[in-house]
Amino acid sequence: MTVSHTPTETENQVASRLAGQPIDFNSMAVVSNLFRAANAVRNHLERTVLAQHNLSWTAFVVLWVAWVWQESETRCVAEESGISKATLTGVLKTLEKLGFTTRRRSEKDGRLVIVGLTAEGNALMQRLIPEFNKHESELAAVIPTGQRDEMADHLRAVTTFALASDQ
Amino acid sequence: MTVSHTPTETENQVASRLAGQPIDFNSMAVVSNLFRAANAVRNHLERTVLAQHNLSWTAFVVLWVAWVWQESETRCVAEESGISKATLTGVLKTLEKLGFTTRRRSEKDGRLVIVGLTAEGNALMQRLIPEFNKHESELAAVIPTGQRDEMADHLRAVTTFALASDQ
DNA sequence: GAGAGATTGTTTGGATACGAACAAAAAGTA
DNA sequence: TACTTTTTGTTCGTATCCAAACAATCTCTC
Repeated sequence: MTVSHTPTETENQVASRLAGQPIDFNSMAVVSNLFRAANAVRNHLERTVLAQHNLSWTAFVVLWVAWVWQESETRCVAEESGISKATLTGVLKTLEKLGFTTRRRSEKDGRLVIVGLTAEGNALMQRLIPEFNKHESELAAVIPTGQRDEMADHLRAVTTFALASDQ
Repeated sequence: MTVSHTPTETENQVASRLAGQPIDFNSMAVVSNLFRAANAVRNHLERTVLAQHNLSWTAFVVLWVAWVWQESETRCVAEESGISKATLTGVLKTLEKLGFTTRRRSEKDGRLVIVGLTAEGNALMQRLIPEFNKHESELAAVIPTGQRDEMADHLRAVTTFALASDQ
């Protein structure tokens, strides 16, 4: 059993530790809950859906991006997966070893590498996407129907702002 | 310059690739944007605020939890930081080497280890928290004032559900 | 076309990140 | 008291993850 503090206990303790200081608790709650949620959902999906296929979260995201476009340059895959080029190199090494992705040099530009999906990769995604989506539905179900689009919009806006701040 | 697809382009491509299948696009948008946002915000804050102090995101979260409670058992710190016990051991090793945290055995229970903050750790957080909160305000500002609490509530609900699903 | 500059994927080094196995200590049981 | 069982933090092995350094390739300029 858990001995940890409840979220409410923690927030009260934070408020008391920061009493008197000009802190924007409202924004703090939004950001910290953003990470709590992302973390909890990620761990949940990794354990329930991904683990049985020997896939890490990032590996699945990369696989997802590759599936969406079928053929894509590594720089695009890295950016759309939200990871660095260096990380992608390692993840692709793993996915290639598992037999899900392929890599080949571009004929037009010798610097570029094109990422593709194998037949096994496509078959895996065909099974994985509906299963994954079922869990997404369960998770989003805790948000009132009419507010899900709004939620997605706000998250998109936050993403855009954060990315723009990095130039 | 970016050659990548825009988020809208990607979502259109996904819709076309999944045409005909019974997919809950609404929930998919919520979940995928949750991760995009968390990822973008994390990278942004790591680069703008944390990097100059040699702190990783996780190290900051652990430091934050330790600061909130001043003295806390490792199992609590791990759970509230959203990381495993094994990961915490490594992060605490780093933070201890940087001189920000301390570790000592509990007298009452020889299995437990109590995490504490050094004077340097407290001083660092005293400077870091307001700076961090300023960025949180900027990020949350893209969400209409009246909807921030709602947003935090929804994220809390998602977290609760995801954690509950893991028993 | 020759050299400077920019772009791309990989390698390197160090810090996360997890599950599983482990040793130490506490709690439960007889 | 002896034993089993449970709990806790660490270690181990493996897979991410990033910035910085790097080599290969392309582009630009003259």
